Amino acid sequence: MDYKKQLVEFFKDVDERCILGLSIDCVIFGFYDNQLKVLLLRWKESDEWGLPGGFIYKKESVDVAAQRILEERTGIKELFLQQFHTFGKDVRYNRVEISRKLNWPDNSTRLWPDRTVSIGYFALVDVSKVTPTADFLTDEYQWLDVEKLPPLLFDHNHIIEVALKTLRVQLSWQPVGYNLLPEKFTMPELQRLYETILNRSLDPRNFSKKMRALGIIERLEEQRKGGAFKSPYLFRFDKEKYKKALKEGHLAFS
Amino acid sequence: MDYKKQLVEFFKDVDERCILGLSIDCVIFGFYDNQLKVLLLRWKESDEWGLPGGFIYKKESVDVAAQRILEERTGIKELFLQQFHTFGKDVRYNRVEISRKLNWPDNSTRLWPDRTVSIGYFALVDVSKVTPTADFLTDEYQWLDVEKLPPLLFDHNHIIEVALKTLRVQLSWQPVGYNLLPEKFTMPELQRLYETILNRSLDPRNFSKKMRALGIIERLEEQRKGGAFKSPYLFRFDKEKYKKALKEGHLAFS
DNA sequence: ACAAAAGTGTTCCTAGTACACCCATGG
DNA sequence: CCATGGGTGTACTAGGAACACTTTTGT
Repeated sequence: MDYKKQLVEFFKDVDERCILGLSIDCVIFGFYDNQLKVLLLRWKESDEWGLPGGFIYKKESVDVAAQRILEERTGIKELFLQQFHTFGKDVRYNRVEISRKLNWPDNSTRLWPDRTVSIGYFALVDVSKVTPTADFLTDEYQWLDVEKLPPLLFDHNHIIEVALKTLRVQLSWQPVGYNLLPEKFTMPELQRLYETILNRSLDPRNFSKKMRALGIIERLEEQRKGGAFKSPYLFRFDKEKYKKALKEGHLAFS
Repeated sequence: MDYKKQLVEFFKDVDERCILGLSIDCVIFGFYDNQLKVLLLRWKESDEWGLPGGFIYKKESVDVAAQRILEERTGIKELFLQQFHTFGKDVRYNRVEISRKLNWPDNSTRLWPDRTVSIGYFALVDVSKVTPTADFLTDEYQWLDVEKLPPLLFDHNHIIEVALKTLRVQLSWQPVGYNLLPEKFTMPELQRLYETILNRSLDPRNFSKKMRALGIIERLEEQRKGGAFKSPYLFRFDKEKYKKALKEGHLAFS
């Protein structure tokens, strides 16, 4: 099979051009259908899913590598991207088991390094602006609800958990949403986003009051039509004020 | 010179036993003289100072390696130790410059890898319980005031800055102090610690009120004698409640 | 007319902040 | 007796939390 022959070449190439034993895993969050989603990739010729990831070129900074990987996977450049933890357990995967799960040839086990330390980044993206692309090792992508994930490859379930926890903490003192929502959105949509991340419901009056008091969004004259109910107003983030709030902090959903 | 000959052996040994291109740097904070201090090591036969650090054995988890390094340097086991960031710029040091600064032989340049990614951990320790020990590469240690650091080796000034920033954020929603102060301490001492970390002064009435309201310290009957002034009461952390507060969060010095 | 979701204001209470004087001790 | 730092209470204010009804729209 072509793919399986290419695997050896692929890893040989990685070994030559990249830092050994160190990788990057990206937890790419998106939001739609009132659900927080994660971008996952299905590995070729298998039913196994995992996070987008990659390796660091020998002369490339880790942050740049993460950006590159993200751009390769999503096609967008300007995004919220943040390192959140480095995963360094001595046993993060079992080479034999992984090769079996991926239906790789028996002799492929040696392609995996003994162990890999992985630097975790998380990104917040607007799903509608993203055109996900699988990589050499994978051939299908999917946005999966963060609350209903199947068992993933490696320790990726754990990595997503830590990313989510970081996001929750972050939300309590920084605004979130600029990168997750389309340019124009309604207050209920924003509230749904916060509720999803915080995993609890919020009072719509208090939420609206607080958000508008922060001064980082502006209400437009437009309204969204379409449902058998009152048309909601559209809002837009004020990019400058949003950025300022990002730096300064202070929200506190306690 | 013995040391310089041993260097080659030392690095050969490291190369064999440890992961290549990946290291750990530890920012060990202590508190005395009303100042926040960092433990620094002077490299042998040079006047250059740097953070304690080390490498990760091939079959060792990164967290365990950090603990090991810290224990080797400070002699204590039970301490607050937390990964805070991974430093992965493509150029974190110049091999030639470092070799020159350390007065290493010219041919020693090749001992350094092209680049190293370093995982940063910070620790909070009670200076009085610590017996710092230099390592093979260094021969003197010193606690230096975090506000008055000389230029350090590599990007260690930057690493300390990031650690300090993390500590400040942490302080705003978690208690700090259990690991930095001796078992018994006075309220003004605790206040001084907070003031030092936050880098601003706090009102003693409000501080005392808030700290005692948190329920994580208990006042002892003892008082500390010694100055030409009213004897301050001694306090002690309630370990269980402290741990609980650590997990749950909520302080907010805004 | 009805179902579905949007929009909005007031009261209460907690917690942060500002602020100043007296007290104990050692020299 | 004086210099030094320790200890303490109150009043104000801002912001979070709880809470319910009316409006708009499509079917």
